[in-house]
Amino acid sequence: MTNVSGGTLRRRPAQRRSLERVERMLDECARLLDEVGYEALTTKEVARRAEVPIGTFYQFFPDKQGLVRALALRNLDAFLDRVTARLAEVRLSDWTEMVDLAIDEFVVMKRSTPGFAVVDFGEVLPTPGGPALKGSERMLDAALENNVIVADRLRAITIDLLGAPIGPRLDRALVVAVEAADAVLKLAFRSHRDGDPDLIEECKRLVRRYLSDHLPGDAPGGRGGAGALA
Amino acid sequence: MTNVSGGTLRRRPAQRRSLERVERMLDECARLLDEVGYEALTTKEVARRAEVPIGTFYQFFPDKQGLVRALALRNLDAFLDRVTARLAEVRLSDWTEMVDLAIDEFVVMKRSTPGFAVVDFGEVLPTPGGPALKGSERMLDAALENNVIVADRLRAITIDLLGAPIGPRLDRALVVAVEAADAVLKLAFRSHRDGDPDLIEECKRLVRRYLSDHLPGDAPGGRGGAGALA
DNA sequence: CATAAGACATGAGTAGGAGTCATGTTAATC
DNA sequence: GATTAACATGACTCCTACTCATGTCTTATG
Repeated sequence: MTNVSGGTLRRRPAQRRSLERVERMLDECARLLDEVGYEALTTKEVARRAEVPIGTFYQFFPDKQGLVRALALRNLDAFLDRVTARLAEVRLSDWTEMVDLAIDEFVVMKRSTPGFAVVDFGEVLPTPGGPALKGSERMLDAALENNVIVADRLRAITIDLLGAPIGPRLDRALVVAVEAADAVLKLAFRSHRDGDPDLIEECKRLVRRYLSDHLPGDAPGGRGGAGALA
Repeated sequence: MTNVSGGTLRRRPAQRRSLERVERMLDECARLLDEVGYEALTTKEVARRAEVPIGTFYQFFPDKQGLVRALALRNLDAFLDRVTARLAEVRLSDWTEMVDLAIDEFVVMKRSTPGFAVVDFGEVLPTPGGPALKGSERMLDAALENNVIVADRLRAITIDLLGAPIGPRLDRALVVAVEAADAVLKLAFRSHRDGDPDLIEECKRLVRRYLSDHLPGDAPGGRGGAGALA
């Protein structure tokens, strides 16, 4: 429920109707993305489907890219909510199970949430080591602020899971893992409608292997081990 | 020298002048990409800088995306050439050194070759397990043919290195590794002009760790081991 | 060499999308 | 009730991708 997507907006909707409209525009944007892709998506068509005049569209969104970025943030937010919720349900005996859970949840959202499979997750991820420099005019300040929020949530979830604070190395490793997993899963969905199961499995292996450098327990080799979480 | 970039062209240039012109358009495309990014790149400006009338541009390139894809293929081709050349120079005692070499070479090209850091490598990579389905009109048949060539070269290099044929599992693992490495390196260059050294190191670790499942030798742990290549 | 076939050259022109803005309407605030 | 600010609207401008009709140069071939 944490609203994270405000930063890419030109004006934050305050009244009921405008709030609904912004939400509707994001919905239609997601569906259109699935249908025609980013390139062919037109702001006019998004506005038309959301039954909103084009002027209103630009009252809230700065441009086409801002619209998609706002959607990406909303998606990411929803994903983090779901992972948090699932983690509250299950008790994990091992951090590798958390990896599987997160990836499974990600796959589920790719399958079920419109637009989720299309938007570039990396565009919204926090950049470790200070704010990005970005050659040109992109990346609004407010968006950066949101990224910090997201980064904090990622960190918070992990700290909660480990029961201990994490250092800058693990912090960076998490970002790397997410970036890599995102890319591999995108590949998995490029060749296969519901995501190539083999590639999804490879994605889990990739992340588990990599994080075993940074997280306690489980000497890599396959057998379950001494590395309990709590 | 292997020309791989023809498939995205509308017409293959046969005469000297047109060949130079196509090459020049790709050069200017690369430089413009560095300056303004994909979104803001215009075909008219590319044509203007290459001193080519806009009509001629569209005589050879189908559209803006085709232009960039052709550049991506040329870049990829150049990269593979360099890696092949380097491998012929050095004698490796361990496959992990090949990973380092390839990633280092990739970083070098990102730093030195215009446009290399901007174009999406994943767009051009082969899709394992049959041709992509691609919801819409994208992905020309000829481009797919090129991808097969590229995939073959990747495979050939690895086979040459290992001195043995590789199975479908390792084949897929290679694609996964390249996809993941590309994503992480893109992240490295997003935060840091010449690529964050820490993230580059993490990228190597990621790939080494992952491939140690699939390649002989070197129990993961750090110490060099029994896994010689030749 | 002559001549036909096809590669190449050219830029004004067309279609359509991104984003604006002047003018109005509705809701909050005091 | 009046002032302020949020919201609404769609014709309009600017610009970009891409086309096409027409003409020129290369090359193959007898």
